[in-house]
Amino acid sequence: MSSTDRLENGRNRLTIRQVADLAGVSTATVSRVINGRADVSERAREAVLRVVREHGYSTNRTARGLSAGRTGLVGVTTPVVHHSYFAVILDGAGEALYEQDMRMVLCRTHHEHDREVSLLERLMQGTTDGALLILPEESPDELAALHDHGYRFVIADPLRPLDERVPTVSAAHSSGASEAVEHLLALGHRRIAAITGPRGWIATEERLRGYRGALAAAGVMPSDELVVESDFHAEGGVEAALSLLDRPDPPTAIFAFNDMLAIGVMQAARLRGVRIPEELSVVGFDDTFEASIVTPPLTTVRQPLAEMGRMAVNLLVRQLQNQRIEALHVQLETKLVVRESTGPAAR
Amino acid sequence: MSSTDRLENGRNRLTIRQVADLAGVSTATVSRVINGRADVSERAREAVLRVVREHGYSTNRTARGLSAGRTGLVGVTTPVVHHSYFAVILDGAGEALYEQDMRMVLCRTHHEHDREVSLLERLMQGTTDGALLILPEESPDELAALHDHGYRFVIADPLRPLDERVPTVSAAHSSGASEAVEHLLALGHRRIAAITGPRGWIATEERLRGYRGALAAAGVMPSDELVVESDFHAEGGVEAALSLLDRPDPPTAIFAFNDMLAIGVMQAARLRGVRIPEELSVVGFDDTFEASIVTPPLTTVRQPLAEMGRMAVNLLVRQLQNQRIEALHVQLETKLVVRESTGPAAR
DNA sequence: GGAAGTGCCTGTAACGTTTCAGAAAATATG
DNA sequence: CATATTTTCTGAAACGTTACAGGCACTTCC
Repeated sequence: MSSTDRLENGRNRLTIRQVADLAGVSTATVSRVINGRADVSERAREAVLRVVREHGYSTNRTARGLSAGRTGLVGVTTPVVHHSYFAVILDGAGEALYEQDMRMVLCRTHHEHDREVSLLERLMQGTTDGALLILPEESPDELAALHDHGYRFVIADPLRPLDERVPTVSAAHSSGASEAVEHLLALGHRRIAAITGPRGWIATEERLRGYRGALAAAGVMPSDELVVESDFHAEGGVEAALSLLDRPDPPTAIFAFNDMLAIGVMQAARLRGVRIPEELSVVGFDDTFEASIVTPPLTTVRQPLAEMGRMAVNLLVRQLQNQRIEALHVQLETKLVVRESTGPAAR
Repeated sequence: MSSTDRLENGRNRLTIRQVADLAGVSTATVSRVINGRADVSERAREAVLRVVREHGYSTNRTARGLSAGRTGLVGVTTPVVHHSYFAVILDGAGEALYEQDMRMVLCRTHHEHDREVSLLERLMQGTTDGALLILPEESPDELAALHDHGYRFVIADPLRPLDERVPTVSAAHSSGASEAVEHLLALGHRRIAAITGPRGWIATEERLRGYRGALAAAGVMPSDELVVESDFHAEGGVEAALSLLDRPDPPTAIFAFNDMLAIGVMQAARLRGVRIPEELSVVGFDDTFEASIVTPPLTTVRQPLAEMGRMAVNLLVRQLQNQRIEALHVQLETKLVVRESTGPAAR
């Protein structure tokens, strides 16, 4: 049954032993040739390569995984795939992994913490050499424990402040937020509201810091009434924006802490008949694809998401190769992209 | 070096042999307990489970892969991740795989044929049990060869007509297109243009068939001048729409063969100052997330993309279990979603 | 001429499972 | 009670690699 099975599975390729026999050398020699090791005579190498050329052979990565302890697989966890924010990071990570001849084992966590933990368990089951965790919801303690346990991983876009020793890649939240607010200030806005993500998240707190800093630097007193906490989703954005627009003294500009919220703001404005940008300026954060196709196109802070994925893989690979990593915490620059959702403050 | 390495890699978990020793049984028995086999006495099972509970154990999937010939990994290739069309399929597939306790090895092909072929090569290297190919660009011959070679795979959204024996999951292109056109006809439109994808693709040809059929059924003579070939991208949509709008006798409605094209059409209309839906009705295809956030929200034909991913996994899993599959070619229903980009024909 | 050093190669023991053939124990049958 | 049957379990052989320890044939050195 088993051998039939294997045949049926199409695993009827040459094994290293068969190659060795055909080439008249030992399996060890074949292995060294295949892996490009130096200590092989030209004659032996040629014999092996000829057999490989003629019969075709590629090493069984599962077997290599068992024997050598590295599988060439990297686990990647992400809350969801279907969201351009994550999809772009995945794309970047995929590209970088491909260049390293590594493969990505993708796991959606679906924001379920239990699932995330058990996924990590599973990733560690010898299947993967390491992992890239995108916006993981594990507690800092859990992540630190994983690190201490010896598992190699890198965090892209950490949710909360983490143990120093865990490598992370994130964006320059604070300076991006400052830039956004400075842009609005330059347009003459003074009542600038903010719709944030959940409090406690790094992204929220850091962007808030940038927002407040920029206001303060311009001599504008930041008012807590203009800061509304939300959840990074469009519906949340609608709700938060309505509460702001319905105030007796509505803001003239809203800085939404991500593009989804900003899109919600635009929908809310439409509901209230408020024109963008004439009566209300809107700025988002992320610069996902959606920002470019809404009407009017959204002014937003660009995060280099694909680069974030690539950089995270980079850090991970170096870690796997036991290279000393000097920069454990990489912060990537953000940049304001001005489109048409912002305009001069009209009083 | 090697053993140190392994330790450093955090692979210092119990092996099946250690569990066996602790439980006072043989490794074979532990294996049977772990895999829920029936022929184990209650006493032995309990002993094993107790050790597992107390010390923690999870099987090394790499070793299992080698020994049992199945790795629990399924390869998934997709042109790009960062596109909601593909991302949603991936999400669905991921969900279904998770339920089967299988993992997804994700490979972006980036529309590069060579890359695709070499990826498949690699996937077959014993790493995966089978594969799910999303919109693969291999030739029908290559795919048939792969099938004959014994590799198990399922195609989601085939690009071209394939060998009968290759299992596929696709959407009801033709009936969805008919429904879209009937909707426009009912609104009084007669000059209904189509912006298609590349000729030869199943999606294009089938939707075209539905488009022409619906027109003919309504006694409207389909005119080839109103059919413009494009490429499923927004820029292509802009260009195609401009060529239609700039005609002396522009259409009153445009049926774009996917949402990206439709978004391009909307951008083109804005460029020409044509109001949607008052002066021009636009229908898309896919119902990706973008369709719901553009202004006005896009009327479009919904493809059950997540379901497509789930169904494809379903077919694959059954194939892997050597089950006889009665329906090798599944077609999923599509459904028109009416939003605000379509309105009565104004003459 | 013997010792020491290279360069190339082989044999073989891992790696951690699954599974097969068959032994041992328990149960049923005549 | 002996024999057959079933149930439960074990030992050991795979699975396809990698890598270690060591061997053989040379060269080089004193």
